[in-house]
Amino acid sequence: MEKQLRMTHQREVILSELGKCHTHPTADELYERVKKKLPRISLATVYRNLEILSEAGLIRKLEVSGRQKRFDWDLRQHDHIYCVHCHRVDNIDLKGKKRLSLPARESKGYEVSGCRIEFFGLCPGCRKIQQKTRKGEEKMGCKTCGTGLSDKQREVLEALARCKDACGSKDIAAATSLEPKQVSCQITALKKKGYVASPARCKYEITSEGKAALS
Amino acid sequence: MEKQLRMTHQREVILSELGKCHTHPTADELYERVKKKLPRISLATVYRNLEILSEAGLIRKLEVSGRQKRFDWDLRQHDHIYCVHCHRVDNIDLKGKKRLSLPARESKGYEVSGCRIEFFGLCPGCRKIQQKTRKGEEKMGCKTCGTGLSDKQREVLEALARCKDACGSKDIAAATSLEPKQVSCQITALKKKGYVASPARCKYEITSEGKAALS
DNA sequence: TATTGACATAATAATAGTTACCATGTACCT
DNA sequence: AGGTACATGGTAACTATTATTATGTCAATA
Repeated sequence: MEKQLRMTHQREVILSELGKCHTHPTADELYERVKKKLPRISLATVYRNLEILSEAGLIRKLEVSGRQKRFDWDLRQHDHIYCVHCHRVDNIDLKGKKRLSLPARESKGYEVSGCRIEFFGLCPGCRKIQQKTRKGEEKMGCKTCGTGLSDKQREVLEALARCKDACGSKDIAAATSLEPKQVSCQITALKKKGYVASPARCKYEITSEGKAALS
Repeated sequence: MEKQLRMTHQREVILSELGKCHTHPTADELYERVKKKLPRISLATVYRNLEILSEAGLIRKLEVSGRQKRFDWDLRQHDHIYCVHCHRVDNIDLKGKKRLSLPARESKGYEVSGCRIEFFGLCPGCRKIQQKTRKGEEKMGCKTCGTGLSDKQREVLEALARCKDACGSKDIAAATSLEPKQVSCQITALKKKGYVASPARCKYEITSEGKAALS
């Protein structure tokens, strides 16, 4: 039942690049690095081999926060610290200080095979950024709150840009091909993105961010 | 800057169903439960409200192993234990025994905001299953190794089912519309799924699991 | 009180990350 | 040397989640 593992060139490069990284890379980070050595390699090959190599015990697949899988070249027992902002993962060493174990009576009938300890917070880089941009922190780097514009959003925003003063949604509807209901729906989305402000009830105007987004 | 949160019927039901679960459900598990009360609810509504309710502090979004997000109705500090097989998550109580903290000098420059402790292993249910089926453990419940058949796989498997004895890939190629190369490719996939066995080198036969998969 | 806009929802499209499929290529065994 | 087992690259398909948008509901205000 021996695992027969062929050490192909691709696998060698994947292993050696992972060894050079001290950052617990994700599959696609590693793919970008490996591609410099092997330009024709496929992303699927990287995924497949990371899986195979970790099953063979040559590398370790990490269970850490964040939505992407991460891999570690260092097989020794150690714990991690995770940046909630940029999702970077670093090693930490608890110096064997506290190896937790769970008394059987408290294990809820589980067959416990290990324990994982993960600290989380802001990494040095993100601390700096956060200090500078106290307000706009949500806006940058965050995948979920995109800064792009849909067609309708752009149409409404362009109409607002043409207005000198703040105006109501009916004025905008008249200036576009859209109906008032549609306009108010788009305005809601635009306000959430910070491209539209409401100086008075039922009055809207474009923000400087909105103007920037149009260009 | 008060959060104004409308307590709609949908939100009430989501909250109360989450409260009844002692299992840290995923969004779609909860969706299935809520659908019994509100058949017309949308999965997106469940996702959106779990997010909103956790931001408002009424529930807690968990950071645990596994690829799906999980939510917890219990706001008190506690830790979790995770089944590596069925991905179930249970509570454990370390009795305040060890609240870990990280000395600043070892925090790698991070601004630490917390620590997560997670035990993992096999839950009681999966321990039983594992004892019964020592061999075929990979086969069940595992999302990645699917049990479905592609068109070509089915064609090869049906040809094998018609053979009385074990036969080689050329025989199969003759009995199907496929070429020998294609056949061997499909046989590889079928062996991985446990539907084909190789009693001797270059000889293949269908397994009982394979027959079951055809029906 | 009629209107207006804030907030919600349902349905569905879009996205990110990962895995499956399969034709083709390469290495290993007898 | 022939043939199988294993590997790869390209791409389609999949899973989990989030965005978009037409429509619905409700509270506040003119």
